[in-house]
Amino acid sequence: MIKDEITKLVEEAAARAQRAGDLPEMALPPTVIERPQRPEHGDYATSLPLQLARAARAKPLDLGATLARHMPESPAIERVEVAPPGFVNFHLSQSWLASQVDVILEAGPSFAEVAIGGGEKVQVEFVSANPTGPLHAGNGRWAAMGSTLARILRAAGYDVETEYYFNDAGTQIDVFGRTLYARYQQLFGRDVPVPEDGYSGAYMIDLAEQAREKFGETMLRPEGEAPPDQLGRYGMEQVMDWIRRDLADMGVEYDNWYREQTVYDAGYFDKVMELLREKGLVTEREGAVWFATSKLEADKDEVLIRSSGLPTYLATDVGYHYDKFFVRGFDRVIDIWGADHQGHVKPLLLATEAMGIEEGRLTIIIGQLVTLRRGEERLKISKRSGDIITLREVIEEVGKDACLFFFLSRSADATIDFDLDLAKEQSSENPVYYVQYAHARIAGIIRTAKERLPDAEGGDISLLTHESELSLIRKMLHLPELVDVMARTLEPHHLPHYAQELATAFHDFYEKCRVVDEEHLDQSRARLKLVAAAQSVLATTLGLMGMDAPDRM
RNA sequence: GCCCCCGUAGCUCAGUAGGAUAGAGCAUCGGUUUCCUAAACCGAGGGUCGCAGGUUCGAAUCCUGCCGGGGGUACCA
Repeated sequence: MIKDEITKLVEEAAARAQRAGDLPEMALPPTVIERPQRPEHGDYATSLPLQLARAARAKPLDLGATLARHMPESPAIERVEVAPPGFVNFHLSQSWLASQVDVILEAGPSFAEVAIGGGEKVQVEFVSANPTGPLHAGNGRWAAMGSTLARILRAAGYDVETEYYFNDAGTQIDVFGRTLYARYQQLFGRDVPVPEDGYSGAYMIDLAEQAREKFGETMLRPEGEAPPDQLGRYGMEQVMDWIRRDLADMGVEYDNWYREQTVYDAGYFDKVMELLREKGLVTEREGAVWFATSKLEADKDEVLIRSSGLPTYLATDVGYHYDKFFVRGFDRVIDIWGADHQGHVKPLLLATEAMGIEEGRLTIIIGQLVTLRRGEERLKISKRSGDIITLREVIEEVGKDACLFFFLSRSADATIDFDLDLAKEQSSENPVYYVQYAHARIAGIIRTAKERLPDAEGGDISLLTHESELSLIRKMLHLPELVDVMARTLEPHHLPHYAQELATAFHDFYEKCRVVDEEHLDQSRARLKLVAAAQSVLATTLGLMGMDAPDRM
């Protein structure tokens, strides 16, 4: 990346200045290269002189001049300027910019790649909603974020596995089984109510009907007896299929589907209880088993095994993370959770640290929730209430690509306010089409060129000197930098914004620069290369978001 | 009460280890097509970055307090 090269230039300039005695011997702060907002400030800039001024007992502008004087030559840099109050600005050379078109074309999708991961094994776990009902609209946010983050990390050189954790054991599943059995019995005329804490959604009736088709009345037990396990398991398998299908329809693929039951079957649950006991972090009182987090950095203990004998969500989750780190050996694990699970973050982090996992190897991203509305009408999203908007409905209503784009475009820290009416109304004004249209337009240009231009190959990129051409190239060069930033900060929401900027740069070029022009064959060939490069970068960007890059619209 | 997140244009939101004159989309108003897709482009208006202090050469960004919204909160996940 050119940004890294400029960083080296600045560091070399500082070192040369010190050797020459123009800059005092002193520890230098890390060199920060930023992108100025205004074009006249160049393509890249550093405020190093401002930072050094005090310690060096010199004026920032003088320091800037010193750095500029010692700056090594680079074919990429046309000009180095010092600007008040103390910036050093770098202007890229036109010929170097043009040369990047060939670099991009040669690299193809790998143009977005940066080598910061070093092959580290990273797991990204996301969605992991209970298989007690269909995914709701809010779950789509984690699907979009998680799958995109995984692709970003792969592009950044990490060895990534994605995973969905099915809670197929525990209390919620028991409630699910009892609800389904109640609905099932109702189909046979029994007057039994849905459990008070049960799932009132209509999908439970659908499931009961499916079960009746499959099992007939063989799942009926004498009145008042407990529901048969087989019925509940059957219902849950159906729901898991729904979930897998909904995610697939959103273009979200997983490497692994993990079942909570594994934590017990493989003995991880017992293992972590033993580990925590050895550390003296397990106490018993009031008939329950506790994780003594108050001995660590928390103000209260957490229950691991309820007085009923059933383990809590936390306990199995600790066992699950034992598997992630000790059995499967991930270097890093990233979990994406909704803000409604925020209270679980601290206990789980404390538990993994107690097990000897170094700080920083487990990252839990808390994403703020999605609020749904139709115009002014606020919609409930809770699964219990039954009155949910499913992810499937949203995908069918606004389309998978718009869904991905919209869910991705907000920072995890911001709540998403999803107006279904607006999403539908705006379907033609939606930014997602704006971006995809840029890609389709390019495909159209290339089709036209094939029909009208003899021998469109071998363009001379040095002919690319128009301001709009150079702006487009500049914008393309952002992508690897952005992948670098997103992989470090785990913030994929920059991608949709970048996609829009890239599309804007292309549309602007399209208006100002005619590509297919029989009168100017050389220019046409050069611009065809540029356009092909833009198409490649657009497709790569869309691909990182899991979106399609259509050739026609 | 305590803990976490947010508060930036009429609306929805960006602002990438504190940097130069705070940005985008939508909405509003005005303009652009004998020409590769007008699902596009160009222009205009619109801001006390919730409020008040503090740190700094420099704060939307960091710290403290307050106000407002969302989430969590001691054997549900």
